[in-house]
Amino acid sequence: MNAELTATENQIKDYRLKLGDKIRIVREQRGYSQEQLAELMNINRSTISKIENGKFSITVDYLVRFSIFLDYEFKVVEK
Amino acid sequence: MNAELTATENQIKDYRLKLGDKIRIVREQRGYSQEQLAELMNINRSTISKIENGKFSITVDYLVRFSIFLDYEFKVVEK
DNA sequence: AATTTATAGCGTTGCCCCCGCTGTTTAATT
DNA sequence: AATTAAACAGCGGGGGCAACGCTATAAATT
Repeated sequence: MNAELTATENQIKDYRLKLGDKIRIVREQRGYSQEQLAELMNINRSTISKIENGKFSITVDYLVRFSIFLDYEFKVVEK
Repeated sequence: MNAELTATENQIKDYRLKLGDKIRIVREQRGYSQEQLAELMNINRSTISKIENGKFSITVDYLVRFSIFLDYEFKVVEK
């Protein structure tokens, strides 16, 4: 049942979950419910829920939207 | 013909283009052609070309793949 | 109980694959 | 120098499937 994942696939999965957690944490820090943030961002509430729970991989466009409305910064930096 | 863009849409567009540039620059720093990197990442060369030119918004999964194979880090940081 | 969140199903859109063609640059050969 | 070949990148289009919208309902948290 459980397909083996490559190291790369594991890193991708891990990052997806960590990003969802991060978004949830920041949203709560800002005092928004999912519904409030959804309305503010003009996207669907269920989409926010799915993103926070890592149900799919969001596009960078959405990442930027979160960064705008949560006042966060997403950066590409040297290791 | 030219649709007006909201401030948010402009920021999204700008980020997409900047990200494409960044990927191109790092790829070249690493000494890869688009074809070499595509083979390494096991994705399509035209996809890399389109990403570098901001033709569509990639998913975070792909962003993580780039960060792995170009040895870059993608971070969520405070402003 | 009221509010918030998770999840499921279904429809639409667009990401990404794959192939092919073109234009440009650089290298090799004559 | 001129020609040819090869490497590289941009771009277009058809197709498959996952992202995301929408609605409804269940579950969880307070």
